[in-house]
Amino acid sequence: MSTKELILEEALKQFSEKGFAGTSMSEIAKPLGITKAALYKHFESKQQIFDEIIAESESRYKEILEKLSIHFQGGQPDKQDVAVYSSISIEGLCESVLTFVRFSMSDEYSRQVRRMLTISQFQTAELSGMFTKRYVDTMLEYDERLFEQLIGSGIIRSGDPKALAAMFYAPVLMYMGIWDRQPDRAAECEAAIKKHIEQFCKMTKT
Amino acid sequence: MSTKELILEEALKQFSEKGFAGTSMSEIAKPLGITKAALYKHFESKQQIFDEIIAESESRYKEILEKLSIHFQGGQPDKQDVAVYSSISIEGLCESVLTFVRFSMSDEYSRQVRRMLTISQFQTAELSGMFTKRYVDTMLEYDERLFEQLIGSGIIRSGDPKALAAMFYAPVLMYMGIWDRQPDRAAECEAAIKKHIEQFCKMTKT
DNA sequence: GTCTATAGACCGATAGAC
DNA sequence: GTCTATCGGTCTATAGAC
Repeated sequence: MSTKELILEEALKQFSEKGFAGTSMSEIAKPLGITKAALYKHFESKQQIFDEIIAESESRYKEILEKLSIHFQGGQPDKQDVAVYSSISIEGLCESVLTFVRFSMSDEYSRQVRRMLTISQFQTAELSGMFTKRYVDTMLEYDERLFEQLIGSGIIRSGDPKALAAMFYAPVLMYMGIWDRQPDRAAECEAAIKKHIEQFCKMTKT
Repeated sequence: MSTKELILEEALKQFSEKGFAGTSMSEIAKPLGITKAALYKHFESKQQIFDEIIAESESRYKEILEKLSIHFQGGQPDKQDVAVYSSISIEGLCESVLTFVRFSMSDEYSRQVRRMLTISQFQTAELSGMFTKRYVDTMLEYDERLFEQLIGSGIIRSGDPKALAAMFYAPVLMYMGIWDRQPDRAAECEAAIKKHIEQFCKMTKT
């Protein structure tokens, strides 16, 4: 691993804990066994380190969505996704979302980026938009289109797909927030998410 | 208004925008037309200013809950609240929650405290717990007990009250998050919250 | 590409005059 | 209770030796 990558890794760790303003160049350099002067051979400024972390997180975020099989085709969910969603049992659906949640919560990189964006979300309009897009809009749009098709197929009761998507996803997001702030409540949050999904299926299935 | 109160007001404004580490004593003093030295006649340290803001927000938060008629009696919602909930129409329930949302989003003090806590939520375990309690647990518990009684009265279909509470409240919280980050989407968020409540009523009413 | 050293600004906090 | 002045320290960033 190159020094530059090590710097980005350490900076992300500290930015996610103390924020941009609360982290100094010396503090980033120290655990790497170098002095802050050396950082400037790799980056022009502290801001540039932050910007590169953000830029890299954008591409890695898309990779992760790929791996978790959340694909988009021209803004529409894959036909495959609908098939998966409609054919699986309540337990299977529960497990599928829980897989996404468990990954998001256990993967150290995802956790750090999420924390960093959370405490930086009001810093610039760009970061505000990025936060909303990544943790809200993308998921909502995906679920909305999925519910649209499920309603069309008669697999779930009719209703407003957008409202259904919010009702399905927002509680997951809320419990992930508790989980992030209070890791000692992880088990409770995981159980609550599971209960939520079960209840949701019960209320929407035909 | 005393100088001390003016300091707390200005500090809250800046902490909510730039965070604790990103705000300096000089910057707090400047808009008040005094120097940072004068701040130390009213507060021992920057940390103490932050702590007093947090402490005051705790009591003002409880006052606000009172004013919005969200009362608790030994952990149980007032009988009055159940009566109100059960007697009002979908439009009335929608309006009741929207009143809470509109106040939370338009009241400058509430907005600033919410932003400050959002970007400070990982700073200490105490702040983590406070954030969860204030913006999640309190509301969830209130709604849960309300749904318990509504199910008992046969006013809404049976289901897990806790899951119902999450399904009802979490989308509101999620849209308030978008609203905070991107005020230009205020109208969209307000409409989405309204739609959500309508859809929720449709799905749960007997 | 690392170091030491330092510039120059700003930080939190204090002393003492008024 | 405000000011000016200042302390001791840290900050970002740079210069120059190796």
